[in-house]
Amino acid sequence: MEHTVAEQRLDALFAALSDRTRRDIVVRLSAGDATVKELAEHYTMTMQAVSQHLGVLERSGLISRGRHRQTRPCRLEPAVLETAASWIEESRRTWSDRMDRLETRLAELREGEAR
Amino acid sequence: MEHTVAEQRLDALFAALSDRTRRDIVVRLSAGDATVKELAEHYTMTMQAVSQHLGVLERSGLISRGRHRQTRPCRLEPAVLETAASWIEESRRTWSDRMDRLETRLAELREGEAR
DNA sequence: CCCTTTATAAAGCAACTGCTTTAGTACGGG
DNA sequence: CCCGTACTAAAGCAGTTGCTTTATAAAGGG
Repeated sequence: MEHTVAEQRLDALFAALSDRTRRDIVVRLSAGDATVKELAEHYTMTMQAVSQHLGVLERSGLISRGRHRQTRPCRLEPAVLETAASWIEESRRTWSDRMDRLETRLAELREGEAR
Repeated sequence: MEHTVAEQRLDALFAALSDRTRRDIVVRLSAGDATVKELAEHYTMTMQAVSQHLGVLERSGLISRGRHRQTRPCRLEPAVLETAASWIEESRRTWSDRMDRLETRLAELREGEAR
């Protein structure tokens, strides 16, 4: 098993998505940018806690934060979501290729029996 | 933010995928079923540790385990991977819809200026 | 009927998470 | 120039994770 930078990125990415609050934040940001305060209004936890979640999302590359007056507007970076999607798709593809081969093999066997 | 069963499934699913060893196991199983011992041979950790990882994967629904003689053959359940992929795809779609609307709006503005 | 093989259970431990509280920083309004 | 608003930093704490070691179970093989 390799220990590459890409693997570390996937660690952080899937870990970031494994928290319900963070997934909810991602969904909100997919509908438009928002400040920490605006996001925090939707949750029962403190703004500090939300800020920490945003730190996790930023470190995973899923969001970026700018500066505007006193606020730090958060923006989704959907390219990184693509990284996770392709990993999943790759596994699914390998699996279905194998299933196809199994089916072909079974068809050959049936044909052999019929003769 | 809702607190549904679906959300809990996603928690477990993304958490399961956030570990490099478990992702590697998923990749191996996508190429074919394997026993605990066979999987453990590829890692430096003990078979017990691998067995625990398999427990996490099974609880997330990503794999199932049968029985054959003394072994517990592990099998990938790719339908659950689909669950994660659709969540990601949904967020990406919302985002790109918004981008499309922004572009349309910008085009309208440019047209207005040109007149 | 033991002995080996394959696997899980349980306990213990360091490291990490998610959250809180308390402090501190930075920016802008009046 | 202070004051309020928006945010981050740091410390502390309960709960979880990833791994180890030790112990136990279950299924054959000779």
